[in-house]
Amino acid sequence: MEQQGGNEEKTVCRQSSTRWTPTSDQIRILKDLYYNSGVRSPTAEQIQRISAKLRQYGKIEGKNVFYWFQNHKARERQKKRFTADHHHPIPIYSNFPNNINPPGNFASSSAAGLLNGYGSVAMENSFRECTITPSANVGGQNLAWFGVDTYPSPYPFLEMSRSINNQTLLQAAEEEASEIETLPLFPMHGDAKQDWHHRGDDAIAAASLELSLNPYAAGFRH
Amino acid sequence: MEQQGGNEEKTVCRQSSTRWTPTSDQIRILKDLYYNSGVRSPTAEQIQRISAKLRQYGKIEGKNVFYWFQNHKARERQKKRFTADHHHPIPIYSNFPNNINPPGNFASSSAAGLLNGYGSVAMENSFRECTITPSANVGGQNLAWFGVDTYPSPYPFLEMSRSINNQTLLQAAEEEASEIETLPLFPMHGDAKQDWHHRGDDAIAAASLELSLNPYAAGFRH
DNA sequence: TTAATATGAATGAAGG
DNA sequence: CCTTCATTCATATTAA
Repeated sequence: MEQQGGNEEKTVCRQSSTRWTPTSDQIRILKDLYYNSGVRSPTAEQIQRISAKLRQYGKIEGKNVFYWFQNHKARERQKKRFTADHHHPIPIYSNFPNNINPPGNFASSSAAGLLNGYGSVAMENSFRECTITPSANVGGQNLAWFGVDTYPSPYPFLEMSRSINNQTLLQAAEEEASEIETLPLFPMHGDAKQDWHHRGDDAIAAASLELSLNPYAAGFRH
Repeated sequence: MEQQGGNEEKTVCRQSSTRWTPTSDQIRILKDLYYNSGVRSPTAEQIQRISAKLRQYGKIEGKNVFYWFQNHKARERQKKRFTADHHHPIPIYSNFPNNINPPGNFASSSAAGLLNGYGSVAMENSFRECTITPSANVGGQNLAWFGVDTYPSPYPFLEMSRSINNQTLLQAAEEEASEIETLPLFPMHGDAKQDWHHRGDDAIAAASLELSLNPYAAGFRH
């Protein structure tokens, strides 16, 4: 909750020079991919292809594509979030499909108040207007693509290599294992105790150890 | 880099941002640990020490350190993932326990990288991470980890216990927990920003990736 | 020019 | 570890 006590100067080093300025053709294609092809969070491979393709229309890098989708998606969602719930008595904290309406909260429409500043319903600039119909992508991700050539895609370069990518990482479980039995994870403030995500405690011992950074530890641990 | 400087806390009661906002000193140290000391996935104790140390520069909790390393590492990899096309470097993955500093073995990193602000860095292995420790650093000497107390670590607070010469590692850990605040200082140098996009180098081999424009060729050209 | 707004970039937190 | 989400910062763009 509270934030820093006295130290400020956060300086984040955000970018400082020129930023990518998409050409209209690039925008057009990106939007088409987004709205017509349902691409939302392209995989690294797709990003590569997309950026390679868009490079015909101007300078562009993979990260630009990455951020574009990331931002576009987030902003669309954000907008929807602020407008959607006004229609129904649905309060902000409910996400149930559509029923139930928790006590008083509807009138929130005063919008302006909370919108950080943006949030205005300004709406998008040129395109957008919907026209889209994300067709097959309800899930949010563009499934349906691989393999089949059933229907022609306007963006063949996007076809995935059909490797659904078995991520199979079950091991993720221990995800970090940073835990040591006797050691209190972190010294949190007594009362606050916010327990940021407790990970399964057991394991533990497991690796425990080796505390690596110590020169000697390394040497003698065996 | 700097935002406006001295801002801190914005106007309007907007400070509710629960999220940690690292100070530039904290960032500097974290990067130094990452790039110069090879820390990638610090253990709980390390996290604790690091956060204790960084607390001198501003509010911070263990989880912040934890996430910082997670994110920094993940993004470094991701960037690469959609920047250059993935090739499977076959081999060799060595897996050290996943934690830093494999005893007497680092060197393998071979050159590697472009030093960005910090001198080492940028290396990064293909898979399995490894996080090897560059350690090399300016001096060019890779010191040995089992040496003796001769050379001073830039981050003594990371050293396992003050009693460097006894194992007591584990127990040290626990008792250490209660007294993290008194640690020796150490010299630091200026910061630098690492920017994964160095934009200027336009040139770009242009299109190195065209290869994939073919629908099916994409993934498996076999 | 200046004020607003749209959007690129970055990054803390989590989810899985 | 990889991916996604929410926010925030910075700047290009456009309206006033």
